[in-house]
Amino acid sequence: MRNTEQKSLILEVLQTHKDHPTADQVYNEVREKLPKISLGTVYRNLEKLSSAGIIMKLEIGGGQKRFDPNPMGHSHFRCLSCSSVEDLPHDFKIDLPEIPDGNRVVLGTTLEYYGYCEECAATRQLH
Amino acid sequence: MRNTEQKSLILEVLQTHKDHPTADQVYNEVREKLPKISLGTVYRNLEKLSSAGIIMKLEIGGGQKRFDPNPMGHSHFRCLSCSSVEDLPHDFKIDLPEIPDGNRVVLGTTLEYYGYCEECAATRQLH
DNA sequence: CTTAGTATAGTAATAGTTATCAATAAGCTT
DNA sequence: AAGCTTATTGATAACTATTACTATACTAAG
Repeated sequence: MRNTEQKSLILEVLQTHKDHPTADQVYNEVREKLPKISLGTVYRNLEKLSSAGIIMKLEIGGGQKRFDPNPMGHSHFRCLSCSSVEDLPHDFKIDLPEIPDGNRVVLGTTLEYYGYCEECAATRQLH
Repeated sequence: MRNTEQKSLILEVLQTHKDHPTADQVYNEVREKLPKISLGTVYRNLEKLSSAGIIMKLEIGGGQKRFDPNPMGHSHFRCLSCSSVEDLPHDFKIDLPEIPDGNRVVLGTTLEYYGYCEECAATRQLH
């Protein structure tokens, strides 16, 4: 994997995020510094970075894929109203049960909470 | 919600499934009995049935949405190779931790296991 | 410097899903 | 059972997110 200005900037932009932007959000931010970059380049590099284990691709509910600067396993909260995705503090331990049937190969798990985020929950109260 | 031949057949087809077909799989099966049905009708009815809580829409990793005849909460196993999605037997209890921050409204959780299904795991052994 | 291999921008193509709309069918109400 | 109202349908267009293609530009090694 060759290092290019585009790739470094994409990674840098993603790593300033506490949340989990979509490819086009990253694209728009990167364009501020590199206006000629193409959306395809953003997709390609996000893909490469995630298959190299540097970032994490979230194939989570809702339309678009999202990208997480932190590749370590942790769970997410997805807002059904504004579609934002937040990390959940994972100081607590989850003991996931073993799957009974031993012939599958289990590589990992995804735990997702969904509902309304703090902001949207507050807005809904007003109605 | 008005009852139509199309809707009943879509539900019936889905309920004969142990797995979790995509909209176009349902479409193809329904077409055997109702050749003039349109794909839009299938999407529309799957959407209605799921927002009525009769079935469940799975917005799970991988390209397409899948539909589950069983709306009760249970977890899924997704095969990274053949993309199939199976129910996991849920006789075991999972105690999911409470989310610390009380200002979110948590409506539910999704727990997904991924890896290689029995069949694909066996094939991979051969290589 | 040449060359071979990558990466890029720009654009076209694809896949999955949703929206539009005139025609039809359901399900009251009498 | 006939008429009325409104939801639903099939057909198709539109849309969104993502991937593929292609000619050009860059990089590192010999």
